[in-house]
Amino acid sequence: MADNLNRATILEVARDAGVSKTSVSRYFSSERNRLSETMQTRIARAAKRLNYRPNQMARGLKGGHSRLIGMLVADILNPFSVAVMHGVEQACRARGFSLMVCNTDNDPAQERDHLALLAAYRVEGLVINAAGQPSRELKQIAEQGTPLVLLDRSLGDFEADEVGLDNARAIDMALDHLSAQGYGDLLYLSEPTSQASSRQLRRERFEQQLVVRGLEGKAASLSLDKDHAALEHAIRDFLAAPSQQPKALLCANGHVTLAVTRALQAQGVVLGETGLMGIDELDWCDLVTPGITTLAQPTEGIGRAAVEALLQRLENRGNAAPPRRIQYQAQLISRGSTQRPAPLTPR
Amino acid sequence: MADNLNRATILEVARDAGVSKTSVSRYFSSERNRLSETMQTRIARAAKRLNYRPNQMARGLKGGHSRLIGMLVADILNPFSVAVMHGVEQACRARGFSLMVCNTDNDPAQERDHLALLAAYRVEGLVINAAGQPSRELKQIAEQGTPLVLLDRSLGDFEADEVGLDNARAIDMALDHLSAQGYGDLLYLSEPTSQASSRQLRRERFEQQLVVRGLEGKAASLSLDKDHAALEHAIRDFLAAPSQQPKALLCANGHVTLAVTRALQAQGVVLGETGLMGIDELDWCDLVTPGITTLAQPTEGIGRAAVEALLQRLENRGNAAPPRRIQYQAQLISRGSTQRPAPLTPR
DNA sequence: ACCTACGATGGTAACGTTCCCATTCAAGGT
DNA sequence: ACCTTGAATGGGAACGTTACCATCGTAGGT
Repeated sequence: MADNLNRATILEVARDAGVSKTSVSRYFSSERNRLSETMQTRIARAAKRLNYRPNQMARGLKGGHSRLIGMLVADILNPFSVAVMHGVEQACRARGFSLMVCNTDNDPAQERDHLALLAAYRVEGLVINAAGQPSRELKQIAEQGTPLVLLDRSLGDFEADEVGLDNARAIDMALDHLSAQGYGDLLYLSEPTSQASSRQLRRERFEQQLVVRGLEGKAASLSLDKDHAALEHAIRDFLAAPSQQPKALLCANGHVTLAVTRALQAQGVVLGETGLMGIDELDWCDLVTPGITTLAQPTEGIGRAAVEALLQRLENRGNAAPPRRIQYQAQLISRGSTQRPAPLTPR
Repeated sequence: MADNLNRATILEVARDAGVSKTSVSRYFSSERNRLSETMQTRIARAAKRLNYRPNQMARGLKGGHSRLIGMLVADILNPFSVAVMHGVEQACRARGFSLMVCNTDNDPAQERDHLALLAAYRVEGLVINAAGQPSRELKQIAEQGTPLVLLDRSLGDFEADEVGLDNARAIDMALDHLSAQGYGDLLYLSEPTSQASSRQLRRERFEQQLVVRGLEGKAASLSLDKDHAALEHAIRDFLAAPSQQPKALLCANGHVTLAVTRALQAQGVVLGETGLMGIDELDWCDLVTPGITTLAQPTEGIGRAAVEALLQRLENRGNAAPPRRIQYQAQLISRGSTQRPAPLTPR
């Protein structure tokens, strides 16, 4: 009475249909065409009658094909990650794979645990968006031959395909836009760069281009979670410093944009007069008057590309091709926050 | 050269350690204490040397325990769903289960596919947030004895544990608040109610309470994706209609709140003067001047509760307890959008 | 001294598949 | 008429693990 998990097995279906289990197996793999019409209908009927579902566990065990892709996400509460994940999932499904997502909450310990887990389920490939340092676990998985793709991160000397934004180009676009709009004194705000390579890249490019273009400005990295005051302070200092150039803030990602917008609002800053621009498009960017200018990432595309790269490796096992690096371009969405008001004395 | 997936098996570890595979198996299950000290260290060393990881597929096959929980999400791009999912994942992990999430994009076909998939992986329990109609697949899964929990939905005569918001109470809270703030003419806006029971519940309660409390107002359901104009039109009509009562809009969920806020902004409506309130707290609700009043759902708690309910069923197999219904209370976050401006003629 | 009991270990048969290798039969080429 | 071929099917051995049932000491009770 307790365990009435009446899952039918392939053998029961075979018996019911009066055929061999091999034939039933063929019917449910991609060898259906090798079976005669009559056989197909008989099996179909029996399977339906018994409500049979192939056991993926057994399949995975026998053939070594789990048909599972694993994904490691640093922060599932970040809309960017979710959007990418959406793309990843769709692509997986389209190619007959299932996705197992693990969220690490930016915690290296959780990352290790989850990697062990995904390894235990024998995922055939791994999409990774986490940690600055490649953990020992990750290296082992790579050594064992599981192909993996790094999302929006690169991991030092660790060799793997990478998919993400063309960060340098994105920063350039931002600077182009801000300059064109007349802002000449810039503050770049980022979360700590040590954890994520893309954060580092963006910041470095910003600082380098500041010099190249002869602009005023500086960059700051600070943790948003703990020290809410640090951010407000950094902004206040920047805005208070004397300068004959209009000032603008550039936010390194969506999290920063949110925090900065809050801080600016708290300080009564008028957007546009002080410029504001962020990397990552968010739902609400057009709602905060006068609208926040952003660089949108093609999130779904990035997700899909990651899966494509993965499956390509999977198909070309052995041909150890050099790591690929796929870079997507950001798209500028211009809004009021980078529109300077008309000068007070017209004519 | 091609396939260097050198996953060690339990047998190799046993050989390397000079013990039987049974002992190795014991070491990696929860029977480690049955082994002598020496044996434990020998196995540990061998396992580490060979970089052994137990094969979860084989485990699942043998014991029938996949240690997998499946989750079906109607719309992964909805922050509410993500937050709940976060809670579900944490709870699973805490109890030694892994989570397999499938997103249906509100598409019944995808829902069916994904259910079949989850069944194929022999998930031990299912957390479901989807579809108005219980699909045939879902019924079969339930009949086979897989316990399942409905999230923020109930499915007609379909019996299962349910976890979600106390919708009636939430609507009452909203009405209490709006009345107290002096709004007497209300428009309730929702996505189509046919797909989701909670949408239906909320709307019905609203309409019922309107009568009970003797308030003016009405409710409307419309699809946000297709007919952007319909929403604007509904709002315009409502605001244009003559009434001696201050007007307010109540949004059935986060999606609606976003769309409505856009529409109001497009129409140049001043928030507060016209009231606005939404169910679901969102990142940006305090950013849109003068802040949008919301009813926050305890999302993570809901997720965790769902898993708890599931695991309880799993443990008490056979004792067919009646379906439980766990309801959480919303939390009012009052902001400027329900603050009427002081009358123009003071004194 | 002997039997009991328990603690520590090992061997073997499943679990539900797929894959490889038969086997059968009919059609086509010589 | 015979051999070859291939298409349609079936039988059995694996895949890596755990559960069950042995087996062996050795300590404790009589």
